[in-house]
Amino acid sequence: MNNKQNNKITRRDDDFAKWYTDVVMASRLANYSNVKGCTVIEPNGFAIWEKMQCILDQKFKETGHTNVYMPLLIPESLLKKESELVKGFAPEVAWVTEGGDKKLDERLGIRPTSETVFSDYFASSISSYRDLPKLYNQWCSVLRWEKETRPFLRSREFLWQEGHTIHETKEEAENETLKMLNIYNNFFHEYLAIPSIVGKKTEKEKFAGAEYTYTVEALMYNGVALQSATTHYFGQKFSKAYDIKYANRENKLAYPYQTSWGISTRMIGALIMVHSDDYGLVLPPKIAPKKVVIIPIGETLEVLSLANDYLDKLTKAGIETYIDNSEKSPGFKFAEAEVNGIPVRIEIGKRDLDNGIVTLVRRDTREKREVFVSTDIANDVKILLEDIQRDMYDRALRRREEMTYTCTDLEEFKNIINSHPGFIKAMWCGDVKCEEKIKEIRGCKARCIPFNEEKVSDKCVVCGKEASNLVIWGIQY
RNA sequence: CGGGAAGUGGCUCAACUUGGUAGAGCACCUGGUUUGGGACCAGGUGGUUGCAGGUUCAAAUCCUGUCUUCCCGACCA
Repeated sequence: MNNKQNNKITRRDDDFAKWYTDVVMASRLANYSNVKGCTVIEPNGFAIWEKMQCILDQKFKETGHTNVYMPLLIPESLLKKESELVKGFAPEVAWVTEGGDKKLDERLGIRPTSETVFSDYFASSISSYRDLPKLYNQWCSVLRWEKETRPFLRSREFLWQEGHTIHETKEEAENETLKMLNIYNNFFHEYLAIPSIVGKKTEKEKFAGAEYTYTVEALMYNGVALQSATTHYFGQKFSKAYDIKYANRENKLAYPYQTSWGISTRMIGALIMVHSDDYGLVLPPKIAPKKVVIIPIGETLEVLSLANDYLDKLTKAGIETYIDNSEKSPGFKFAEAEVNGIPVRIEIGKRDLDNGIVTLVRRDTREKREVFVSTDIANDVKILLEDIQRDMYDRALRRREEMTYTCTDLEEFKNIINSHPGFIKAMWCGDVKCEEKIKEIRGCKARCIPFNEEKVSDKCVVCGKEASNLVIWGIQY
């Protein structure tokens, strides 16, 4: 095999962290800026984000949500009204203290999340049960002063979507958190081809200020877990802290119930760490901005006219396709299409053409297949894209299953985490002390209490007392 | 935020130890020949060495500070 191909990218099995950044750089998804933790998201990276936005935005709208935009700056007094949120985010808030050369009377926090601004807005805009529910979402960036940063996985500024809803009843709000969780989970499965586990966060791991948090957890290629999407039920915590009151159906003043939910550009990191390989990015077809590249080889009239014919047919079939007719050599174009994760490549050359065939190459397995020139190309490609999408999910699922262990003994738990990490299913008594004990093992944390709970033992894996829940544990990003 | 490593054209590195006008390969541009796994020939553009101070006749090189990146911890989507 030609090893020139691997010059730019560290092998995944040699150094996973290095491989990850190499893939980000080689496929030109993002680049560093002069400010720590603030990256330039390049066209290739942003196109993926736009694709995600497009799909999710439609799903949010189908479920009755509308987009709004809240201010970036939050006055300190407003930000500090809800004590748990303050405690959770205080170390991560960046402050604006001057405007021009004038020192501000009150400093302004740059939003790390927008519960406070939404709540303040709700307080002034809701007065009757007739005003409820409000189902809002905003696409924006937030800023959190992280100490250790990595492109997409942990940046200081990152793009996300935050949904904020407010309801008359507890039930309605609780249903909302489940509904959005399902949308996320489905998005992972259907589009990102990433198998996910849904469940509830433990008290220790829940969002600061939430009554409870649901989460979508995914496992990366190296066995490290990634919290990928969360939905939070706030109950009346924020409505009380921000004094959001409305006249209910009995004409009495009441506090409404709130939720929030979000997903971020971290998903791009997940796509890399679940699917990509030593040749670069591998994108599930449904999320790939460009699905097919046509590479003409030896650009004769015949070759070019077939390339254009295919481009036309594929485009008409709604499959995003482009022709690479740059002056690079074919080998260069193959490698570039691979590093960029284009799911399907069509090679059209005069040698094959003389035999009446063209070559189809799928990115995920790099398998080549010859088809007749006269084929129904749009149909062939459509089927191939579906195969790739399904196979990518199946492979990721198999890999996750291989890296998911069941454990009833703490020593065994330690051995697994230290030698070949992954998800560990183990029983837990519900005591934070046991959770903290687990954390001593390479920072391993409770990922979630899964919805489809099993019972692998009666006893807590740490203390041996009666267990209350099955917990999925893992090392996290 | 602690411990370690590193910053020199877009990229990978040399020159630093022993201060004396910044070099190479790749990439890029021009022309030509090519085209089935990162093509070849010829010519050319591009940096004053992360940034700020200091020492010196003279600093990429020595000193101080600072910023950024990477690795290991603590903290977090």
